Amino acid sequence: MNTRDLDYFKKLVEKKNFTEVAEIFHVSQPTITQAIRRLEKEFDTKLITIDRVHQKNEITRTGKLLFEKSKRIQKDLALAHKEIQAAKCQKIRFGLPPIIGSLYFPQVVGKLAQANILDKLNMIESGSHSLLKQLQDGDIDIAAIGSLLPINNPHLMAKHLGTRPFKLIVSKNHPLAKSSQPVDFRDLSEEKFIGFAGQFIHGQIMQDYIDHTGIKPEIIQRTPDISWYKSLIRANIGIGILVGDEINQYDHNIVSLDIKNPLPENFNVSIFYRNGYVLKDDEQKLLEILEKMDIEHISKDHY
Amino acid sequence: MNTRDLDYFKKLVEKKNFTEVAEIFHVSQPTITQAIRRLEKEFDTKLITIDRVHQKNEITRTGKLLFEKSKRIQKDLALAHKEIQAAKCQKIRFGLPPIIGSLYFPQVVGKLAQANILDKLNMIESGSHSLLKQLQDGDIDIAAIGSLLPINNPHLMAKHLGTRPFKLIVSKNHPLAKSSQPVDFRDLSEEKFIGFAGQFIHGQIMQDYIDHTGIKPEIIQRTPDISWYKSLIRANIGIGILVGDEINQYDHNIVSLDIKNPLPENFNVSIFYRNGYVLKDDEQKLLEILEKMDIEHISKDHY
DNA sequence: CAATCTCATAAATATTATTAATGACCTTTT
DNA sequence: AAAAGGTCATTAATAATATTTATGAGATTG
Repeated sequence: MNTRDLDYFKKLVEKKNFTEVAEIFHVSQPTITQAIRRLEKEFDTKLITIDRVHQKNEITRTGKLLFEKSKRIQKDLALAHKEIQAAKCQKIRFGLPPIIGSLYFPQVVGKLAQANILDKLNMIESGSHSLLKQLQDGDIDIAAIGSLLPINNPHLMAKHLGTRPFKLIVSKNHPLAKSSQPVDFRDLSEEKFIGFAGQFIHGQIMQDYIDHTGIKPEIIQRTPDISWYKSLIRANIGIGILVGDEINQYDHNIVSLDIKNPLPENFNVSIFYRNGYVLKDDEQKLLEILEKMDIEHISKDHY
Repeated sequence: MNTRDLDYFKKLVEKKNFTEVAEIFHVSQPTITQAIRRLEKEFDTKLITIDRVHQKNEITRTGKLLFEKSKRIQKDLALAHKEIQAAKCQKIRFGLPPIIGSLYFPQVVGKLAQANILDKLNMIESGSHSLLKQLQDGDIDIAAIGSLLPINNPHLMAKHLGTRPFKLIVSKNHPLAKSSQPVDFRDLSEEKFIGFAGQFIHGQIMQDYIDHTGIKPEIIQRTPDISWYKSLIRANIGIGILVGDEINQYDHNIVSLDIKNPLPENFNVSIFYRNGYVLKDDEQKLLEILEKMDIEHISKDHY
């Protein structure tokens, strides 16, 4: 079977007009008629009913079924082209969210340089959400991803690197800063919070705590940047929630506190690549180094 | 592009021998050579390296990439054929695990009969695990599934019907039967348990409790059938874990007890069909009836 | 070194896709 | 009611593509 017929058919489903489809593909109209006839013979079914009376052709149910498969086949072929095209380039198309890049990658930069991989990285810095899409579209080949829940997607291979807790972040001058006890989120209903703008995972976790506890503290400000976020906390404009590792010994005037009733959600750090993707040697090396990365016991030396 | 070329290529990857592939497809050997040449031109890459010296042809990395995509395209085409073939039949290919069928379906049988759907059901009774596979292979089109964790699979559409807790099941003569308090699994290390044989979900939940608590009670017997299971419990041979609904007022001499430290896992009842599958009218009706099914408040009348 | 296996090449042939020309069917316009 | 115009089917001719036949080259084996 020729995939061109599927292309014709797919467009026909969208346009429902043989003449128009023929023009789009710069072929004569009978070409489309014949292509459909071939498919109808191949699958032994009527795919489209021609209705001259109401001048409205209808796709049959089996036509719709084939349409869905055509879309998937087109996607796979496009992906094959993208992957094979990218194979000609030595670079590793690697997606890295800024948070993970700044928190956990410093400890492996040396090793990457040593293995001659650093200069082969074609880094795409973007949010985890966007990276997952780019990964599935074949625009990148490997990505580090931060997610609240483990991602279980049969299209993607996952290597879980580690899990980090979220912590409550307050200014040194905030009353809670004195406490050494874990804080119960339900006691924070009167607090003012700093929120995250954009697709940050931190925005989601705040919402989840609200959904989970029913407590809805006021969010007085939203920022798209972690260092601005910290500044607002430091100035005691409000308190916030961050991956604990964001706060280190050099973050003066900020205190991080454990949260007592944690969600089943944590900050999960994983490496993904497409299922069925064949890793380049360098990509294999990169993965081996990243897998050794210790997310859960990061050394303070790196700050 | 002709999918036949992909068929030839896929077989060539598996056999690594042009002559053999030609024989398998009953074509002449140059046919294979030309097909590969066409693909190499289409994707502008070398797919296989011919090594006469070590008499061992090697698939290139791009060849492996195309191989993976070929597999997926073949699967999609096969699925299209299966779905379109099944469309000619009026029956609904529906998978139902015995547990869900006996516990929750009695309440909708009347409605199904009323809607003339009951006699259109081509029921496949099997375990949830097997049903999920049959669903993905296109051997059935809709399935009710019981799972410990919500299933999140982009290939499948899911309608969550409800969640039921697991309970501890003991004989009336067992000391715990007197207790009205929820039981802590960690207090059961000295108890003898009845286990499940086969792919039952109940076998998994037992293992999960063991993994979760570190407590490893003795499993003295395994049965593949729920009524045998109940008999063993009733005879006080051991105690067990079941979906609470399995025990009703007519189950004399058996007591079900809440479990204190529940896992995040429960018995989730959902309806699945393939993403991209186009429901028949009857299938749509079936889904509407099933969606109204109240899993979480089943009436005792049905026993 | 002949026999054999494997794959490539090229020309001939077979198959398949596309086009051009035309007609049927229906709606809209005059 | 007839003409004009749009849409799709049909058919024969043509173009494009796939396959085969025949042959040769490179390597191994006995």
